[in-house]
Amino acid sequence: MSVRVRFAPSPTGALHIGGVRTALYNYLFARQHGGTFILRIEDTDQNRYVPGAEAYIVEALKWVGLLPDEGVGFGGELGPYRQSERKPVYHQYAHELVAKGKAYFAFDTPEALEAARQAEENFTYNAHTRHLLSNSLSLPAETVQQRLAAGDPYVIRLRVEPGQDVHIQDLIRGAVVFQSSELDDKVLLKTDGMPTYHLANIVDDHLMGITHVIRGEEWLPSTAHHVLLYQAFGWTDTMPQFAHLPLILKPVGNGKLSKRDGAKFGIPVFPLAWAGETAEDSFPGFREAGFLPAATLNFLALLGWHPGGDQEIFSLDELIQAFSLEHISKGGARFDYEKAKWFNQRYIQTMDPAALAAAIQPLAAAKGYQADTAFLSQVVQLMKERVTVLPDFVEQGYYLFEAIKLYDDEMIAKKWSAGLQPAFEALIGAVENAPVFEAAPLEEQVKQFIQDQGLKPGEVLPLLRLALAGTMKGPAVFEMAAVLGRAESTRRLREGMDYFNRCIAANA
RNA sequence: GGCCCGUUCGUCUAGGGGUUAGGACGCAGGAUUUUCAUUCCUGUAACACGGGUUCGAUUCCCGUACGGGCUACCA
Repeated sequence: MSVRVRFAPSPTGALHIGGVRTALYNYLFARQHGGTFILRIEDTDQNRYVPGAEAYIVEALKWVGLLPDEGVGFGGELGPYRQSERKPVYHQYAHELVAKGKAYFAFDTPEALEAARQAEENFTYNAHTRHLLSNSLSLPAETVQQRLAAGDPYVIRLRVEPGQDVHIQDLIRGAVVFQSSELDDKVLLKTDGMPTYHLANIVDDHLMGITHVIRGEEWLPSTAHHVLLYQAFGWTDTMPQFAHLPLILKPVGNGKLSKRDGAKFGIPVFPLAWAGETAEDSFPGFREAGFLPAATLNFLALLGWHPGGDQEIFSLDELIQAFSLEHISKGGARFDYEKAKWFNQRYIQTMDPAALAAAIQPLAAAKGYQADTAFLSQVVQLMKERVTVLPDFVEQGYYLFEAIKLYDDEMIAKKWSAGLQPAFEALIGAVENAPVFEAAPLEEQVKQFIQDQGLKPGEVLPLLRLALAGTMKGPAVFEMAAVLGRAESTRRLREGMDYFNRCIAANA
């Protein structure tokens, strides 16, 4: 039987970066086995539904390149893949369970349940307490029929029989056992007719032929209920195998990574930026921070999984080849932004210049720079060894696009003196009239000039750099000059010298 | 509180009854580059604790501690 896995997010807001990792592992598993990767939208909570969240999820998956084979917006024969559109299905199956005696109607109001919890600290709706509450197991059959006929609101609860062991063989954690006496009678169908996660997930996984459920560790405790549900429906022979992933933890401190950590540590914890109703509900994303999709995926893949060996850089194809559930760590993985940046830096270094140029084109345009891809390609080759995220190109290397905004006065004071002026003027002339305005010949010519003048490279080259870029940080001087061009370089050298003199004068 | 899961350098991890416990990020130092960065080299640093089992445990078992998750008509 071919592998079918699903990524099943709930559209309650931006998709957490941990969700992207879950999607990635599902995707890798499916691809490796020649299986099918399905996107299912679990929008059964009408109260928490957030408009735009579903579109965000799809856009995020597209950005990292994890395209579903089936799902909302991706076709497939076993839809609809949006749970809110499957309401009648859940109604039917929930009532089937009641008919089989595996579930029951319950009329308890939220207030009544709240009162029960108040009365008893560890109140649980189960075999011990259900006879004290209002449901079809405690009430006379006629009363139940009357209330149902009268349209009284009701939920359907799973009837958990105590005294049995529920065994799970988790693909990551091994054998896990739960005592059914510890389990509560979970609500399956809510008053509004929508299913809870528990019902919807079992019904859909069954109907959609899911073979492996790869999800976050937070689902491990309720997996016992899920197994009971498969048993109740009589679907145990096709029950999927479970794999519960370790959580992603905060960069520092305790607990799992939350959306608030983004603001707290000044780092993105979402794939894409999210514009919420308020500033407090809006978050930056990896894409906007200047991360490459491939680097983001590589980083996430290794957060909780490693195939063994010393390899760190994996293409998506290599990840597909190397992936295995057995090599997923059991313990939670701390979110390490420094490592994420390192991956990005590596990917930028090895990326094709033309592709990189295309990637930074929008960033340049946003800054108002009129730069064609040929020029951007040159910029990229000068800067790619010294940036970590995409915006660094236009921020750190701004002087390649526009006039110098700030000079390193301290360095100027250290290097410039009025006595250098005649030589510098002659140098400007030599540069202006250079026979070939390309990095290598220019360098050769200038160094010869320096030698002829009886100067040392260390006396002149830093000044050249300062005049060209304003800062001591940056690419090779002559490569910069070549990219800037003859006219602009000469102009900067003249302006630079003027500035040097003013700078010295101001300090005197 | 109850139930469940986990614990190898600061971080991500490899490994596995007998190893100098390996790699990567970070950090520190050095080389190259008359800038910055890249690259290269070197260094730093770990098996949570206590009992077993065993000739021998970091590795297997049991406890403890610590961490995490769940405990809704949320997913």
